[in-house]
Amino acid sequence: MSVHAHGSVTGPNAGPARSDHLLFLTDEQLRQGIELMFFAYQAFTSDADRILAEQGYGRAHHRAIHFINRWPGLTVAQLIDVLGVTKQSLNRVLRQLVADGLVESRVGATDRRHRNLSLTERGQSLERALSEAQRARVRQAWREAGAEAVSGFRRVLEGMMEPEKRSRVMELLERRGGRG
Amino acid sequence: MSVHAHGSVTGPNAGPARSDHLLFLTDEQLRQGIELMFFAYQAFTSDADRILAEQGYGRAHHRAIHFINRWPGLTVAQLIDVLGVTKQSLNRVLRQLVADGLVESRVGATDRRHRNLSLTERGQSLERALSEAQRARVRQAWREAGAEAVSGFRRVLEGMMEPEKRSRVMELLERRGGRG
DNA sequence: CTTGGAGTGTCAACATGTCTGACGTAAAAT
DNA sequence: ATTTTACGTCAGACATGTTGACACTCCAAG
Repeated sequence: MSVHAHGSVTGPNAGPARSDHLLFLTDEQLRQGIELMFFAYQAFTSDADRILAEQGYGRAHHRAIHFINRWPGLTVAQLIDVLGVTKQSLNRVLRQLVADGLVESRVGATDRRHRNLSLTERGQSLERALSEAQRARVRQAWREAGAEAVSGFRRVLEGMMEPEKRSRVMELLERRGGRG
Repeated sequence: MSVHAHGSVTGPNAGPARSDHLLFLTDEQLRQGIELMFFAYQAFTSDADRILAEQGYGRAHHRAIHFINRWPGLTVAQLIDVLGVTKQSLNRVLRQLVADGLVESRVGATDRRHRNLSLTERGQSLERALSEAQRARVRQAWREAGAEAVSGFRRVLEGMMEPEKRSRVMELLERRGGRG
């Protein structure tokens, strides 16, 4: 079962990390890390969840709104890829958001099979409310922890992502800077 | 909307953190942190999700199994508190796990209204499989990031939790050390 | 031009997990 | 004896995920 039990902590070569020699990772420590992820994520989503519940929406709506805001004009297929859900699943959420006037879906200019998504004024307004709630929590946690801790937080979380997905998503989000 | 916009970064007293003066938190940085939480958590749960799907279970089962393993003998009410779900929700999950012979539910010795939960041999076996999958990912990310990063990761995530919930849960989980 | 495949989006049906509300039972606390 | 607590269960609703089936669009081959 625990084939990784010994690992290569004692091997100072092949340098995968900087302070590898300090890392004696017991299962107990790892389990605490796992629990930390659970509890932190629970708290992390709770702020937005309250706002969403008032509006009759759920987390799926939030995720769609978030990434449409981050990359205005992105297509349904791209959003599906980022979110990691099926098109059917996403479609129901989008249908609601479009019907409620929060999201605009325009037929693609060059390829008319595409739908380019963007937030309406009202959509942007809800996005700001949701985002500010989450940012407030992250901001507070970062301030308390300090800059070095934030850097570590980022490195660890990036290391947890699927590398393949990370590059795909990063490419997507950075392209946003050059206006979609 | 953004009442926290200015904050107290310029106030070096009342010391909430160590390197507060280095933290110029733009909304863009905070948004990236939010996305990082989303993508990391998505990857973090994916390993266990695959194993669970094979067995016909979901994340709800995993969470119950995890904490029953962490604190054998805990009661239903305690588990409800830790997980943050309703008894109806949890009950459906527990009913299945007990029926499938993964969890044992015993009437409390001192208070017979209580049900003390524990994993059977088979339950422990599944727990190890699930846990090892998640630990492998956390272990890899921690090794790559280094000890200092791990410390920062922990501080930030702890800071994100609701303080009230954190103390309640920590008390619960530490009591486990002295044998439940 | 027509045909057919690939890409994309939509609708329908179903499974899971969550919730609230209501009720019942047993046991502890008052 | 009465009230409160812990647990279980049924019913009904909603959010969100899945497959399957279908329609529209584009493009390329015939």
